[in-house]
Amino acid sequence: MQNKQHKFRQHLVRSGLKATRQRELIARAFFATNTHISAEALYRRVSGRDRRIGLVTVYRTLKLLKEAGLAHERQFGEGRALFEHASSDRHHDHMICSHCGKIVEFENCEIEALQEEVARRLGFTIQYHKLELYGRCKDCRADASGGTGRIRAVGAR
Amino acid sequence: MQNKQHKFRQHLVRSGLKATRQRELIARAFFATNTHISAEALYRRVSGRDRRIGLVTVYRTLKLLKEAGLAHERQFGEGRALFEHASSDRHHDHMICSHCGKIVEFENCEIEALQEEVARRLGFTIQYHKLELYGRCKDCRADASGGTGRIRAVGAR
DNA sequence: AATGAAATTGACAATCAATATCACTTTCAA
DNA sequence: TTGAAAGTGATATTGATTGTCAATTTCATT
Repeated sequence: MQNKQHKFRQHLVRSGLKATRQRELIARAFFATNTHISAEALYRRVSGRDRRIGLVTVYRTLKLLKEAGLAHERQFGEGRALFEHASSDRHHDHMICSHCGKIVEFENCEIEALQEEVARRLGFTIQYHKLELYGRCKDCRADASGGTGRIRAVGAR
Repeated sequence: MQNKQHKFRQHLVRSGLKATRQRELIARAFFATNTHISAEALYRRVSGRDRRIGLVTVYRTLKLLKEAGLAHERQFGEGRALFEHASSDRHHDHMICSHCGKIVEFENCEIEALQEEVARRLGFTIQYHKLELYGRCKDCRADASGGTGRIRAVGAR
């Protein structure tokens, strides 16, 4: 969206940074996604438009997008980070299909409230949290291909 | 505990693996811990007893302990994995002090129940989940050393 | 439009945790 | 005791990400 592109440029200006062709392109490609995407995958997309852009610049631009409050970095079970739009300003958690990798966002105030209560009992003040549910989505429950899928289990139950 | 050591040996036998001096030592050192420990840190401990043991063997033995159901691997905000005893058979989640790194385990059935509800609404079947609360513990709230501490934020709120 | 200081880029090296390789050593059933 | 199979440890390798640095680009100012 033009809106986000504009916000990004504003952030650059305010931070005394420069609006370059690469940043413009990478940001545009990122905003064009509607799912969680890895730096590598984003790189492949922009690479299609301009072969000269390097993966390193994609990493750097994603970092800038985070600083601008336009992207969130998520570490799910896998090795690499995934980036999502920070557009929906509300906090949300994630439900991830351990078979096909589908990611669904959700929010639940009751859970958040209970978290606060737990923290209070433990003498903590919550700064942020991470809630990820892993399981099978409707589609993947249908086909009984028992494999473990793309996302590895991480020792919870 | 002798009990766990025995269970580990049983797992080895049942899997057609061999009970070696190194495995014995590493497992003993692991069971002697009472907190979450990294492979590297465990290596340093056994290294104190027997300089000849390699880090690689520690990694391999921790993997065996996981397979034996005696250890859980956790990926918190940091880069490296931490391992904990799987003794308390019940599932639990973690509250982590973002300043001093202290880790407290807790369990909350209400949250679990709500998670199930959320998943059902989304058409998912939960296989496992990950809930981590990050914040300041009592002690670290006291001293106002505003730093971000050892554990990095991961873009949640 | 030209200038030039400061920022940016991209190729490559480096890091860091974890895993693979492989020659040598140890275990353990027979 | 023995020998096949498993295990070990030094080292190399991986894969994601970050650091380095010479060459290039931006952009406020001329």
